[in-house]
Amino acid sequence: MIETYLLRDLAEIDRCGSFTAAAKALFVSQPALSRAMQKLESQLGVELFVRGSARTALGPLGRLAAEHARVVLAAMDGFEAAVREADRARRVLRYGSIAPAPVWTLGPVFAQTIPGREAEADVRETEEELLAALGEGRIEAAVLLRTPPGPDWRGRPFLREHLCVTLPPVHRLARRKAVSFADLAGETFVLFGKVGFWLPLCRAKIPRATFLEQGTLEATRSIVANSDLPAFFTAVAASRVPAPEGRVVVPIRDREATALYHFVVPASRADDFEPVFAALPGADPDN
Amino acid sequence: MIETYLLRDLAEIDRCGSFTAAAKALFVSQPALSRAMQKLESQLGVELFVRGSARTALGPLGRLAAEHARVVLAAMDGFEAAVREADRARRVLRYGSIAPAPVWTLGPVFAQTIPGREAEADVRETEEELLAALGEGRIEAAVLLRTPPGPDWRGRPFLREHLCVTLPPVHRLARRKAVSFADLAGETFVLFGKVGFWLPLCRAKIPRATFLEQGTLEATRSIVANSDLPAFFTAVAASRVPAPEGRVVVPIRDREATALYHFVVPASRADDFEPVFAALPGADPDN
DNA sequence: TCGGATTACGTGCACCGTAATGATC
DNA sequence: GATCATTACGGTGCACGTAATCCGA
Repeated sequence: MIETYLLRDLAEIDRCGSFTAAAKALFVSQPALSRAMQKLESQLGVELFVRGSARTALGPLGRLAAEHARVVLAAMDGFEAAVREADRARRVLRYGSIAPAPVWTLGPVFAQTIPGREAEADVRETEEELLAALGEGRIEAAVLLRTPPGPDWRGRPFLREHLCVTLPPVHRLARRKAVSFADLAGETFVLFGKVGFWLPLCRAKIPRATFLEQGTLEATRSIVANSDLPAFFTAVAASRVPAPEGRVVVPIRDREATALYHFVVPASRADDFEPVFAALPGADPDN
Repeated sequence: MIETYLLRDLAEIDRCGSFTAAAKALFVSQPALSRAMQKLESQLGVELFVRGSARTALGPLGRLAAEHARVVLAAMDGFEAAVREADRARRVLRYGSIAPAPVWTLGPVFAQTIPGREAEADVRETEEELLAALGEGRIEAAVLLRTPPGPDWRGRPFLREHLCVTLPPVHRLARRKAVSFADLAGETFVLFGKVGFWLPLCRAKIPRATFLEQGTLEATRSIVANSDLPAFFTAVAASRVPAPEGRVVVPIRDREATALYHFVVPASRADDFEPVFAALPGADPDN
């Protein structure tokens, strides 16, 4: 049986071009490598190196062996990754969401219905991404804007969210009861970057707008508090985020500004998620 | 980096179902396995076994890991096999032949034209097998009954062989100048088993015949010398096998009893075999 | 003379086996 | 008490590093 370190050494010598260079890269002494390769050759019963001439180098057989060694080492890495990932999947429930707000609702629901498993959400911008991830098992559930038709999916709506803009009182639109996306044309908005589908939606709906995406919620809040730039705010049942002070909140009247979130799982796993479905709030019919 | 023996131990424990059984199978002590698995778990940072209850057994994660470990071990075996095979291919020229006789001719030719590389032949019964082996690189050249048409192949005829039967003088056909396959119907023949295409040919052409296949040429010769059973003999240019004593050799007159052997290589390797083609004898136009 | 591989030699770690202990039926 | 895994302990092989040697440029 060939030990791993022999293959690692061989691959490194091939990559570096000499024993000396590989020894440095591997943090071992040159003699150690020399002996290791002698051992490998003796175990294989084969000459991998051309010796005796100027400097020992890999022969054609050695290069082929190094090539193949990399395959084995990759399989080795795959083993580690697969085991670690499986362990992780056992401990945390990974799901995706088309927007951040549903995650706030689902957090307590998961904590209550699936005790002992931490839930972890990825927010993505498109439903296609999420369905692909579900299909490949990278996530176990998803929050979408609809329940995909067909027998492969099980889902139901559980939360409604409505998009508004927050404006300084001096803004030209601050007196309005409601605005449309078209009214916001040309404005520059400050917003959190990871808002899922909202960002591509706004990009598509608001002509000539500029979006200053922030990496964190804190940065967004801070800039909003210290500038006159318009920003977004959403009305959600049991919202945890207070409306920013000193700002006027104006709802957007377009139909697309209202999102109805569905919790969706593959039909094959519907039974596992029955408690979650039972604990989900009903979608607020108002708003 | 995970050492090979840890994966081997894990796979064996999964296969055997317990540490004790695996320890016996691996010729190590039980504590050694126990420690090895503890080490593996600590390196992976994962619990592979369910401990504390009755008897330690693989958990779901452990089974998955064992599964994957087998993949890695197979890759490891593949590495060894590939390197050894590549080394072998460097030292010996492997080719296939549709019959044994051409091998006797080619032996000296290879020895002369490709010094330092030993030639080794496999005798097969069908051209399909040989062409497949050529295509997959399992052999570098082949002796066929024709040169396959098209630009992919390069070949030329170099030897003619003619099939005869050897009969005891008392045999009903011993006086004939020649016989046909049909004349031999119902006979029982002694013959060497590995004669390539000749065996299926005779099976197809001689009705109701029985063939007593022998594993070695010596066994065949010995039985022929001590029995009245008909046998085969071939007339080949520079034949090295003398006709058996006390027997009558009668040629078979059917067209199929004459074979014209072609030496064939993939066109891509024609240049490498140029010296071989040059040294091959011309096919005997007589006979 | 120098850069780089191999050989020589002593050391320490890590794996091993035996023996004792623990745990569960 | 029997079976099986784990812990304890002493031994040893093996891979390591340092140092010396060898060999071409």
